[in-house]
Amino acid sequence: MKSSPGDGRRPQRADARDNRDRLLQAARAEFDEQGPHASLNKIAQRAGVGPGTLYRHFPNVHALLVAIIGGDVEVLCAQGRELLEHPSPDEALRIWLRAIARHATAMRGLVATEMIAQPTTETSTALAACHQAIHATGTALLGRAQHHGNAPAQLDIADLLMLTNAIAWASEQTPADAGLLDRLLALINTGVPYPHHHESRK
Amino acid sequence: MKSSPGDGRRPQRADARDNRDRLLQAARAEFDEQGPHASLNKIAQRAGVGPGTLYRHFPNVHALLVAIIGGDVEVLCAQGRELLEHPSPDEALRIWLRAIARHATAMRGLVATEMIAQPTTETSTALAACHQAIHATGTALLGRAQHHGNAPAQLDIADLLMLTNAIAWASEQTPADAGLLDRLLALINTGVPYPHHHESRK
DNA sequence: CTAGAGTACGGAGAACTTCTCCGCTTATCA
DNA sequence: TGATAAGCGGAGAAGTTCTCCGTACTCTAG
Repeated sequence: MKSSPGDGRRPQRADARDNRDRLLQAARAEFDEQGPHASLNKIAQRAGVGPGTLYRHFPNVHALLVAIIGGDVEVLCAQGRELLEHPSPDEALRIWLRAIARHATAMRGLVATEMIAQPTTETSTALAACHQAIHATGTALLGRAQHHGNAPAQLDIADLLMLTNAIAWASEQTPADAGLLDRLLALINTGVPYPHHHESRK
Repeated sequence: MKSSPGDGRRPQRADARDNRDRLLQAARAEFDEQGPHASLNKIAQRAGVGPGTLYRHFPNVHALLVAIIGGDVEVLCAQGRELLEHPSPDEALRIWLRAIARHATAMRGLVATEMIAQPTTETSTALAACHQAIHATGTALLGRAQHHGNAPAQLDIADLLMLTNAIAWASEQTPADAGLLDRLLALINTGVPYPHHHESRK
């Protein structure tokens, strides 16, 4: 199978590249305003191109979303690498997870679904790369927190990322409650005490 | 505004009641098979009625979902009341939250969105009732766990329910990983150790 | 600067979706 | 048994995603 033009590869012709950039910009704006149910037709219209052009550049919504979040993933991973120098490994992990959650929230759940979804399905290579990058960065941060911090050894980064995205999703569902994201993140940090705890609080 | 027939009120005529029941059954089956994107047309077809009939009984997808989950909420709350007699208040809370999560997962996220969403918007009274029932049962269970168990006093039941549903949502997104739901639930029970913990594990 | 090759455009439209309207049917009750 | 109102369901409006293909433009070679 030959590579399709929507796979993240940039086209050669200048007008095509312009259109692609304008589409991405329009899509970002439209998703921002309309939420996940933004119409692709409207995105094309906003970018000043026909629907056909949109679908040649991005074969489906999936490809469009992956293209949008690709850059963000880059930024998040860079931030994660910086956080490896943070004095507190635990705090570093916490900060990074919060950054991911905030980003996912800003993207209105699109990211949550796309970024963490298991790469076993026939997702694009671009998505797999995003997934891989986040996963690798998280592994590094978690590993440090496990060796030099208080993170439990059996903790799995995939689960942790999943949980973080779930929280981001939840906080999107209730945009009225601005503090929800941080409250839930704090909740998973402290945890709901397990019945098998040995100390009693009374 | 007079009460619409889709509000959960059962119609008087026998044929209408039959149709309503068959629609609910068909909807449940269709959502089970097709997931959240099931076509309402197909549901009507499956029930052997026209689309008009479906939309007279349930003005929109929302109403249909609320009708479907209404009965389940009843069951969950009954189970919650039984759990108030459970010897371990903490364990009781844990079991109930797991039941909610499993139910939400079975309903493929429909419930998650509908049941927990803030009732400030113009949701139907039936949905508000569901929300209220779950909330009340949760408050009772959490209260007991706070007074006689290890649950922290500042813990909010709304947050806890939200988190539980978020986890249910996440585990639907990755149906391939059957153990995910329980792993994530366990994760919020133990919690990711906070950097301000006083004891070190070394 | 020009011409040819081939890339990219964008509208028309196919195949779906949700949801509405309204003439006809049929259950109910006196 | 009729009168009456409640209920039915298909046609279709308005929206969506996505495809096809004739036209127009950009790029490169000469």
